[in-house]
Order: sequence, then C-alpha cells, then structure tokens
Amino acid sequence: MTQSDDRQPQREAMPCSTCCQMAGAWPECAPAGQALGAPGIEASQRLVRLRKGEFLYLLGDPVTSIYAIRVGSIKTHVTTEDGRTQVVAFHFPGDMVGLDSLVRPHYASYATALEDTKLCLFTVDALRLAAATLAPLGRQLLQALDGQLQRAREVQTMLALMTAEERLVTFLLWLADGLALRGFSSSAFVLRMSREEIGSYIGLTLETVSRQLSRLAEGGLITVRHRTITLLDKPALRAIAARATILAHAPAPRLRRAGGASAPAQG
Amino acid sequence: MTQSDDRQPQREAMPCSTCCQMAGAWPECAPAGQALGAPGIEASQRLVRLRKGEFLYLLGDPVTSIYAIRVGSIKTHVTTEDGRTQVVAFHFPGDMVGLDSLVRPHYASYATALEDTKLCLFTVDALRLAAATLAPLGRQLLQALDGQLQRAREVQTMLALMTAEERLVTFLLWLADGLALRGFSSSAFVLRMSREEIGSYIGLTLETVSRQLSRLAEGGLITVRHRTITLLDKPALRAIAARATILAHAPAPRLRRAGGASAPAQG
DNA sequence: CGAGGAGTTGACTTTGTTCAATCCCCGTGG
DNA sequence: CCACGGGGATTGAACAAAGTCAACTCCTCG
Repeated sequence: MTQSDDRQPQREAMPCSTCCQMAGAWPECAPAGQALGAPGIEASQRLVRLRKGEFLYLLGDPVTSIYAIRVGSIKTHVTTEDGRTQVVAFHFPGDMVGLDSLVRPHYASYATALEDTKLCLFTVDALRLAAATLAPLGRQLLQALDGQLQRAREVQTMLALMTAEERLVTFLLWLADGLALRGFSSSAFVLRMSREEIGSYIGLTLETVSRQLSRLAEGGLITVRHRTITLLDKPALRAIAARATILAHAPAPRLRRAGGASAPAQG
Repeated sequence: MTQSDDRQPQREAMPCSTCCQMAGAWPECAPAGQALGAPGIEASQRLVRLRKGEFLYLLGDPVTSIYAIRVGSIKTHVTTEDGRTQVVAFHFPGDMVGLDSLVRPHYASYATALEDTKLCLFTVDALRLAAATLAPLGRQLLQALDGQLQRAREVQTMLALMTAEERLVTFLLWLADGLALRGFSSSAFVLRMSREEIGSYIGLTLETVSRQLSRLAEGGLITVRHRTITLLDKPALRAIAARATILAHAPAPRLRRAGGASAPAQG
C-alpha cells in the first residue's frame, strides 16, 4: 500500500464545499444566508477548532448551535448512573453534530473530538428561525422524529450495557410511563405483545424474558398473569432501571480530559 | 384491582383529538388542511382500520402516507438475511408510524398491528408538499435527522442480534463505506478511536474487540497494526456482516400472518 | 529515555442461549 | 357445559459466548 492509498484519510483537509455537500446540500461554509432558503437567516458562519479530547459541548448545555464537521471526527456519548460511558455515535467529515438536540433546549449528549477537528458552526437561532417559518406540521414532524431518534438511542444504550433484568424492567417502565402520559393506569396493564416480541425488541430470547418476569414476580416487585402485569414496587423497579439509565442533566463524563477549556474539570 | 383501574387501557377508545395531541400538535383528525400551516395542503383525512396481525405497510413499499395511532398498537420490524426478526419499535395511541420513512421513497420497515387498531392517515403528498415549502435547510435537517435515526436503528439491530464477530465486522464496513463515500481508500484506514470506544459503541468490552480483531487477522481477512486496519477480503467480511444485516428490499416477514402466512416456518 | 496509556493474551466466571419437556389458558366444537 | 387442541408461556439442564480479572507487551508522548 502506498501512501497515496494508505494515507490517513480523515486527516486530509477537505474543502468546506465538500464537507457541506456531505452534510446534505449545505451551502458553502462561507456566509450564505441566502442559500439557507429562509429570508433573514444569517448562517453566522463561524469555524470551530477542537483539539483531540476537547468537548464540543456537554450534555445539559443550552443548545446554541449545531455543527458540520469539516475535518476530523467526533464522538457523541452519554453516561449512566453507575458511571459507565456509552458512545452513541461517531461522526466524520460531512456529518452533522448536535442535530439530535435541535428541537431541545439542552444537548442530549456529550460531543468530544477524537482528534484535532474543525467544524462549521450554525447558530441555532438561525435554525430555529427557519423552523419557525416551517409549517407547524413541519415542526411537529421534527419533534416526533427527534423523539423516535431519542428512543432509538435509549434502546441502543440499553442493549449495549444493561443486563437482562435491567432491560426488562426498563421496558416495563417505558410502557407504564407511556400509559401514564395517556392518562391510564400505569401500574396495571396488559401487554400487547408476546414474550418473543418483547425479547426481540430488548435483545433477549423469549425464555429469558419469561424467566426474568418470574424472578421479578418472586421478588414481589411485580405480578404476572399471562399478559397482565402489575407493578407493585415502582421505586424498586426504578432503582433497578436507573443503574444503567442515561443521566439527563448529568455530571461530568470521565472518558478523556476536556483540554481545560470546556472541561468539566473534575479529576 | 378493580376494573376501573385495571382495565385494558389501550383498548379504550380515544377521541382523535386526544390522539392527535399526543402525536404532537396535530389538528383534529378531521380535514384540516388549514391547520397544517402550508397553503394548499389537504390533510386528506382518512381513517385506517387494521385487525390484529395485519400489516400497515411492508418494507420496500412505496411510501404513500404516514400515520398517527388512534386506538391500538403497532410494531415496526425488520428481518435479517438469516431470517431473524427484529422489532425496532412499538407504537401506541398518539404515536406516529412511518415517520422514519418520510424522506424515503420506500418504507424502511414493516408495520404490523399487535391488536385491532385504528389510525389516522396522512398522505405523504401533502407532507411532501409541505416539505417542499420548507427552506432547503429544513429539508436537509430532516434528511440528516432521518439518517441518524436510521443508523441508530441499525445499531439497535446489531446489538440485539449480532455476535461479537459480526458486530465488529459490521463496524469496520461502516467505516470503510463512510470513507468510500468521501472518496478515500476504503480498504486501508486508521481508526480514530480506541478499542474501548469501539467496544462501547458496539456493545462489547475492549478485550473482546481486541480478540476479535486478532481472530480476523489470523483468518487473513484483515490486517491490524495498532490503529491501522487493512481490509484484505471484503467479500468475506461482507458475508459475515450480512448474516444479520437488515434486508433492504426484503421478501416477506414471517412473524404472524399478514392475512395468511405465519410462523418462521423454518426449523 | 522513562512513564504510562493502549492493546494483547490467557484463565476463569458469569450470563444468557439452546434444547427440550411440560403447563396453561383460550377458543372450538361436540 | 365440558373435553380437546394448540399456541403462548414456563421451567429445567447443559452449553457457549462474552465478560472479568490479571499479567504482560508495546507504542507514544513528554
């Protein structure tokens, strides 16, 4: 392999136009309010530089902007109650970073540079303004889409680091919370799906699902009769699920230093 | 438990207005082009009824509409090359179904009723029209968001049913494909992340990642030197990953009848 | 050149899967 | 009204895959 073919691609500078194409049909990273298609939008084209290990943003920070990577790479990650770190995505040149937080007031993850990285910054004011011009429909779509992405990432985290018991309890609580949201009893309900379907969703076999349900019942935390479930001790259940639940307004992540600047500054 | 509290909530009829609130700030399910916020949009308010086990749509079908659940519940699922089924989401009253396919020409999953279900139908023509009126920015956002959702679901599926080897190979191929997209060599590249970070992403420990890399190298499929990876036998690698890869323009799913067919029928 | 983080490798343990037998509703039909 | 059949669910035992703990090597960075 020659250098030309074996080079370290991500380190190669990439013209912004290229990165922006990648990001979708972004206009040049240079100011281009026009191209954004909504009147009055300033693309407020700033360039951000990060060194390896530095944070682009922290979970819980107010969402001020989203980014497109020009050069380098970024990981977005979360931490769990018990201190484990879960990488939810890797981002490479052309990818958007922070998109999953667009419709939120606070970032839903940490973003850390895996190497020296340059990004185009788009102020969220501009984007929100654009969003405001969207049909309400569009906003709702965005909102709903974001909700589904969020849930998918929760599942992702669940599958990556929860035990069978934790997964099942988490799943039951999701159902309960869903029912509560809709104004129904959240402590007694009927499963609409088979053990097999549950297992498929949370990455277990139907036997394991069944066994775990039995164990929880033995422990007096729930009652199981066919597909009718009663949650007897929600605090205890939440405690189990919490072990590997994503911290929402979290403390500091541990992986890597944050280069001082944006660092959570804990040692 | 009394009936009043222990009733089967999801079976309860729910006024459409309620379901629509749930779905975001959807207008009444009754015709309300106005409320959609874009001129000329017909909400083309149709109601769809499904009986338990029926499909709402199939993977690969042209995307004609998306739905909001009024009563009932839906699972969306995919199948893998080797015939396993993976549930990617459960949807309950108020949830949107098919949203993840909005920006695509074909549905990216199957949607099956878990019980008798009623849904509000929104023709995608109307939605696309709305999308067309969005700033190009908005469309790109939608596109990018959808891309991230898709990837999250791929990870979800990977975590739920792939072995360590399959996960790692899939991950390497994702990296390679990403590089190829960006015009770089896709057979030799440098990992930007540690074994630990890879492991976190694909749900393995760093030791397992290391071991699997070694095994693949032993087998002559790849070369590993520190963080420099060379893919020597991509067909073989693809074959490994394919075992549990989501079928794109798939045949029929086996779980439940769709009016006739049933069980996985293999064994 | 030294220190320390990253990576590899091995031995052992744990967790969940697999295979298989059995149970239990529930709906059907006698 | 009750027997029967069948799919979903439960449970057990053996097994396998990945995790854990630990020792050791090798770069890389300072």
